[in-house]
Amino acid sequence: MTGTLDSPSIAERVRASMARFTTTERKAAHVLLAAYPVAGLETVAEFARRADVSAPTILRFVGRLGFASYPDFQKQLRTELDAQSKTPLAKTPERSSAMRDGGAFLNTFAAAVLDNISTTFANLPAAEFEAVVGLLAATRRRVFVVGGRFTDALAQYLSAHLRIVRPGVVHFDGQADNWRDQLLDVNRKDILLVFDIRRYQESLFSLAAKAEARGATVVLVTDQWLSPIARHAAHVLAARIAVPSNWDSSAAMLGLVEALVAATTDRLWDSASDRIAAVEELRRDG
Amino acid sequence: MTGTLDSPSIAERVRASMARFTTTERKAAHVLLAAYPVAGLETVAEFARRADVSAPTILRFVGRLGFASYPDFQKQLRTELDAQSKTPLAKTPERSSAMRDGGAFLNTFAAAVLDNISTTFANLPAAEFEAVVGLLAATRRRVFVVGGRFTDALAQYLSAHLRIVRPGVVHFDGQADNWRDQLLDVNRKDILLVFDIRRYQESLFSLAAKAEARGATVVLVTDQWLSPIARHAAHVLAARIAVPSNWDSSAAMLGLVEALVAATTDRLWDSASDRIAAVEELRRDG
DNA sequence: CCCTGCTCGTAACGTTTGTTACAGGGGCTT
DNA sequence: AAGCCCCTGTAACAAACGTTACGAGCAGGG
Repeated sequence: MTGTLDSPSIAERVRASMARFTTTERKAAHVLLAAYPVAGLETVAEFARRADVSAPTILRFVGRLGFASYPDFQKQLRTELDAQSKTPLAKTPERSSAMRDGGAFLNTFAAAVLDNISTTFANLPAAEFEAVVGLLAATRRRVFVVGGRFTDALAQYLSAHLRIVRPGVVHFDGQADNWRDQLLDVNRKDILLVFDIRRYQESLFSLAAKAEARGATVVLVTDQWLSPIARHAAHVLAARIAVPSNWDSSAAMLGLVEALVAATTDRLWDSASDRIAAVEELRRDG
Repeated sequence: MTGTLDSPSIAERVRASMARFTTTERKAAHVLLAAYPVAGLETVAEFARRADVSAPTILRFVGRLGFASYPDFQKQLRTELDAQSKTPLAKTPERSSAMRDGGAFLNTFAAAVLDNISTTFANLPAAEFEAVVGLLAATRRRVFVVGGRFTDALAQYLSAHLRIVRPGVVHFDGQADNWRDQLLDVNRKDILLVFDIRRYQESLFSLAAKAEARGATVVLVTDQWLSPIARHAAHVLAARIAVPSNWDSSAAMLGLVEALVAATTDRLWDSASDRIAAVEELRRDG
C-alpha cells in the first residue's frame, strides 16, 4: 500500500499539471493550493462546496493527479503534513523539473521581502511605535495623510482603515498643487503623517515643513536611509524596501501601516466597535 | 475581537485534562500529541491502531474532550491547522494578552505577516504567475485595474508602476457607478485585473462578469477563500490575509503585486528601460 | 446546420466509517 | 478473600461517505 518511492509533493504535482486540468478541475486545484492542505483533508462534499463544483469533479481531480481513491489522496496529504516541520517556503528551496525560472525568481523575491519585513520589525523602536499609535488614537486631533508617487497607495490604504475607527481623517490626494489649499486648514493640534521613500519628493518636503511651521505634529514613515523630512518630523518610522528588482518594495512599509491600524483599533476599541458597526450598517443600506 | 479568543487549542486542552483520562485514553492523548495533528485527522480505526487501543477508546477520548462526535473533533483540528500555520509559535499559549505589550504585539503581528507571505509564495502556481506576467507584458492589449474598498490601494499601486513600463493602463477609481461608462470601452483584446478579498463586493462581481461577457480576459487577485469572481476569471492568484487583528492584512497581496511588476518589467526590459528614462525626464522638467 | 467529442452535474449505489450496546476482566475497597 | 465498580475490547448497527453510471449542455469540426 504505502510505496516508499518518494514522489513529488502533492502541491507540486498540482502546480505541474495545472495545464492538464479542465476548467472546473482547475478551480478545485486553486482552492486546494489556497487552503493547503486543509481543503484536501475535508470530505469530498465539503471540498466540492468550497470550490463551488460537484463532488465527482473533485474525484476526477484527484484521479487525474494519479490517486486511485480519495482516501489514498488524503493519506498522502497527511503523510506530507507529518513530515513537514519547516516553514513552507524553506521547504521548497529547489523545484527542479517542470519549473522554469519563474519558480526561482519567486523564491528569491519572496525571500527578500520576508527579510525586509523581519528586519523592519526587529529594528522598530517599540516606544516610537507606541507614540505614533497614541497620536492616532487621539480622536480629538485630526489626522492628515499624504504619500508620494508610489507610497500614496499606502496613504490611501491607511486612510481607508483609520477613517472607520476614528473621525477627522483626511487624505491629501491628487495633484500636489491642491495640497496647498487644504494646508490652510491645518493647525496646532493636527497630525500630518507623511510617506516618503527614496527619490524623495520635494513637494512632500515643503508640505511637511509648512505643516510643522503651522504647529502640526509631523510623523514620517520612510525607508532605511531616511527622507530629509526627518528633520521636521516628531516621530520617524523606518522600513526596509530593497528587493532584487528595478523597483523598491513597499511590503514592509505596508506591514508597518497595518500594525499601526491594528494597534490603534485595539486601543480605541470601545468607541471604534460602535463606529465599525455603524459603517457596516451604512454599507448594507447603501 | 481578535478571533483567536475561541476555545483553547486542542493540544492545550489535551494537556490540561491529561489527569482526567483513563490509562488507555492517556495512550491516545500521547499519540495525538506526538503526531500532532495528523493522528487525529486519520480514521478512528487508524488512530486506534496507532495508539494500540480499540476504536471505542478513541471515541471516549474525544468525547471527554468535549466533542459531540469524531467528525466534530476533526473539523476543529482542521480549523486550527488552517488558522495557525502550525509549527512556529504553536507553543505560545496566551496570545490574548499580547496586545497589551507593544513589543510582544509587534512580534506576533510581524510573525503573522511573514507567515502569510511565505505561505502565499510557496503555494503560488508558477505557471499561473507566468501566465499573468505574459498578459501584462502584452503591450498591445490594454490593462484595466480595479479594486475594492481596501484593495483599491493595491490597484492604484499596481497601476502606478505598470503605467511606467507599458502603455494602455487604466485604473478604475472612484465611484462604482463611473465604472459602467468606462466599461463600454472594454473589448475582446483587453485585460481586466480585479482585486477582491473577503466581504467580497457585489459591484466588483458584476463588473468582472460584464467584462468577461464582452470578451475580456479577467485576472483575479483574491484571498485564500477565493472571491466568487473566480467563476469568471481566466487566471486566479490567491494570497493569505489573516492576521491577529480586527482587520485583514494585504501585505502578502502587495508582495504578489510587486513580484508581478518586477517580472513584467524584466520581461519588457528592452522597451521599458526607454520608457522609464523618458518618464524620469518628464519628471525632472515638470 | 448537424454531428461528434468532451465536460460536468444529478442521482442512486455499495462500502467504509463512526457509533453504541454489551459482556469480560482487572484492581481497589471492605 | 470475595465483591463491586470502573475500564476496556468485541461485535452489530446506522449513518455518512466515496464512488459510479447516466444524460444534459456546449464547443469545435464537417
